[in-house]
Amino acid sequence: MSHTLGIRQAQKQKTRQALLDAALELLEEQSLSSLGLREVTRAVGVAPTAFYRHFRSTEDLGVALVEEALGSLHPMIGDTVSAAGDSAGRIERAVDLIAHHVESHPAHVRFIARERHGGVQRVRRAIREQLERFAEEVKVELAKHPESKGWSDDDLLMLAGLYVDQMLMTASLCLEALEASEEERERVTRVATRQMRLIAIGRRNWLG
Amino acid sequence: MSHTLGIRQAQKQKTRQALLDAALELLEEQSLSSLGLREVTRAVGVAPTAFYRHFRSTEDLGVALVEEALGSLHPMIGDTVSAAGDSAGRIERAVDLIAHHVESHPAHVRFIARERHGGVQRVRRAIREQLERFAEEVKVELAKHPESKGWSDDDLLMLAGLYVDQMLMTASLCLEALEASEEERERVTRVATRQMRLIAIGRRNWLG
DNA sequence: CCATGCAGTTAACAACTGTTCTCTGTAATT
DNA sequence: AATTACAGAGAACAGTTGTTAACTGCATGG
Repeated sequence: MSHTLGIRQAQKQKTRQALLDAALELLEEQSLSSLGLREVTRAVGVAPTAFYRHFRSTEDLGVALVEEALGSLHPMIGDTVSAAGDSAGRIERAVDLIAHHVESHPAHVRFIARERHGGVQRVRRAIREQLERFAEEVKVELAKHPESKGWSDDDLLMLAGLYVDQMLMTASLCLEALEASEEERERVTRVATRQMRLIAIGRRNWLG
Repeated sequence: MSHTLGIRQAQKQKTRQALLDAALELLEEQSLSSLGLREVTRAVGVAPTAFYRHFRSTEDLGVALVEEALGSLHPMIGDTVSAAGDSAGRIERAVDLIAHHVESHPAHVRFIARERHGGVQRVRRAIREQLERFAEEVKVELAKHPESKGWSDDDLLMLAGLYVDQMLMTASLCLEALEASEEERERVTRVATRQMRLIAIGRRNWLG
């Protein structure tokens, strides 16, 4: 299958990735709806018209960024849930996993948090669809736990959605606290930990 | 005190409000960081330079919009919490209150949800500060409930934050479902209701 | 080895942006 | 009644934007 991808298409994907990277960086201080095509090409060091060889518009660029950003988030969510069984230690580990992911992929987290409710409809929908798929996966993972005995499929999906939202919320708070003091960052993670613990307690006592 | 506000300043506040209203409407399909000053004045039917008589920049306009939008949200949150004691009926009432508020002030809800993580730092901070004040008020309200016996101040604030976030989350989901089918909207409110119920159960079993 | 395809360039366009300066009419003050 | 303050208009500015067209050079497939 993977025929070594001729030198031609390799270069194309290289500049395409450069455009994505530059856009992601520019989006740290603005939102997608104000991101200009020329702005991106200028940052890469390529002619404005070259943009069209890769994307029809910045909107399309945004949709592509959703794939990339949530692609990096995907394994994190899986790990988090399989780690977040119930006991105190597991939840702490899960929150640490989130905090660590924020440190290694801050731009991705920022992009998703920002554009989830952002001004570009197609991007909003792309994020929503991906998050729904995530919730579905989380549901499947949750179903394996012994605490899920007797739960309806609907309730499991409800809980999964709550977890996904809470993860993003926590990630966004960690992001804002990234450049704050050490104690502030620890305060954020401690609050997030207790919130997830409270949800876990609600889960344990849901039935009956 | 309230001396009937001369005809001069009355007109000024009138066009100021017109600018705010026009901006809020334009922001339904974009984010603040792409909102142009000329765009707003054009929508109002006033010269571009008139904008400077009221705001230094669109960023300032955004900060003013935070006051307005969260001003309308404020009583809603108070009602919701005092309604959301614990029992099933109360929670249903609270979610209905949120849904109703979204129907009557959709642009306000959209603005807050969008710019909370948006591309303009000052606006983000303004929203965060206001939401922290809300959480503080919710904490005070929660402390009055009998279920809060034995809770630490810190834990109450943690719970209050969880409630505030969940309210905004629910409001945003209601907003996206506003133009969807009747059954879709009911599905959203039913999921939100059960999520809040699960949190309430977690609250009841937090200690011990 | 030559012809084709195509990533990226250059130049130009009309439209738009934020900002400054100057001016006008009129409500408020004296 | 005369003067001042000031909300808004008008025109002009230098920059920027997205998009089109015609181009160049080079990797690729016959």
